[in-house]
Amino acid sequence: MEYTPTKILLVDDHELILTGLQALLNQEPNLQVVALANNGVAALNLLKTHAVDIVITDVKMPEMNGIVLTQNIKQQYPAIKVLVLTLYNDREYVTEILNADADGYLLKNVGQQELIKAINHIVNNGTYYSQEIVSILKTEMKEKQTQHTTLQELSKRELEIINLICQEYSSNEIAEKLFISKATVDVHRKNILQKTGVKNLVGLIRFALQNGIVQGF
Amino acid sequence: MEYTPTKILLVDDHELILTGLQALLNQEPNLQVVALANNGVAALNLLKTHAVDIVITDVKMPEMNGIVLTQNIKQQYPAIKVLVLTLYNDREYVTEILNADADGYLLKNVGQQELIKAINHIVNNGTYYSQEIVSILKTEMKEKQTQHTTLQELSKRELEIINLICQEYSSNEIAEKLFISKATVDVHRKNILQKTGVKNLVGLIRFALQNGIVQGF
DNA sequence: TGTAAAATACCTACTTATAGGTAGTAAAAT
DNA sequence: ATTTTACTACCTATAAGTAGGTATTTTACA
Repeated sequence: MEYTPTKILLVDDHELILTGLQALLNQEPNLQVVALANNGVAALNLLKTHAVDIVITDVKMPEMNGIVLTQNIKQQYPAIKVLVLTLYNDREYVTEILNADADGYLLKNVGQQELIKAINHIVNNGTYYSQEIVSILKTEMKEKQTQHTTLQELSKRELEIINLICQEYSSNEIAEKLFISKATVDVHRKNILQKTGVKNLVGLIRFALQNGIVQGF
Repeated sequence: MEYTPTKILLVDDHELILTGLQALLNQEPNLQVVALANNGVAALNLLKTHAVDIVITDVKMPEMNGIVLTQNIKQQYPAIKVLVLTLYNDREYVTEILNADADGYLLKNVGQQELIKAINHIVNNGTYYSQEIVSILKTEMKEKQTQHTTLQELSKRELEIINLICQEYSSNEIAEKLFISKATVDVHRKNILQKTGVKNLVGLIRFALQNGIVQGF
């Protein structure tokens, strides 16, 4: 049974991690890294010409991130397994990755043995989530039960306006930019403040930063 | 000359990166990874018993980070070279790492070849900084020249008020809290905006976060 | 001690934001 | 087919912030 090694596609935007993992995995006789990609787009292109059993991908990448990549793979190649492997135990991503139907989620601080174990488990139609992920999920659940007021209740337009607010646009400027009335912008702001339950502009910015609605501050 | 391979100590808190790099570097005949450490403390302990030529370390780690580790190594073992290898091209760290007298600074998105080149260069008493780092430094320089209007020009009271603003206090509340008139608070706000050259409240918060006047958002 | 910077305070005027209401339309969900 | 949700828009009113001015007191320091 070990004469057909598991064929792996590695996806990561860090060259060293890519080649490092390759060297690591190729030490295993039943594993074979058949291709490397620096981002999701490149990965999807490689899948057209390479038969692989499992894709191991990072989350944060240029062009197309690991979540979108996972969604695409699962749509186009349902048989191919996806293992997400990331440095960041970001809360925000965990649920998204689960929703994208990834078969596994590991943090890069796992050991070589656990990675191999996870790969083998997944190619045998299992799933594998590291302990940290599980505990993050538990915390998420608790928070959602207590807070209950989170981002999914904000509409697209509201998120858009929050972004503009955080980019130092005033209500008038937002109105101009979005070709809507200032009154409408005011309504949105009103609803945003009400939904998020914050006190004022400053509170809104804190909320936006804490919930990853805006970045780069 | 190639009969004495370069002895390497790898330091990273991510097990996979550690073993991945090890596998990668051991492919080179003139390089030899002699020890692995998960953090700075472990690394220093290993240096007591292992003769190494160069330490390759990450920055963000528990217990003791890469910057403090570099300082310690350079104090206790001036002959040992240090190459900092990080995923993050964080502005903040660049200058600190340079001040810690690291012999090189690479981002993990460099290729295998460049890493090996850097190692060889450094053990031959050279230094090696990746292109991104150099450009970050250039940007830093420019910013310092152009901005020039930074925190030292803000008075204690002004900094105090910025902090309160960022804690969602309104001018009226700040006035109450500091036992001064609202008019005075307004003057301070006015001066703060003028000194920092920002457009409005949101701009002020960005400024405060970027300059470390407030934390924890 | 004299001077400069910082902090205090008040004035006017204007702009922006918050908070309540009502209400029409289009799309999505039940 | 009806209800809900999102988006749109306007009205009123108050609160908060921005921007200019002047002026007194306190503090720091040369």
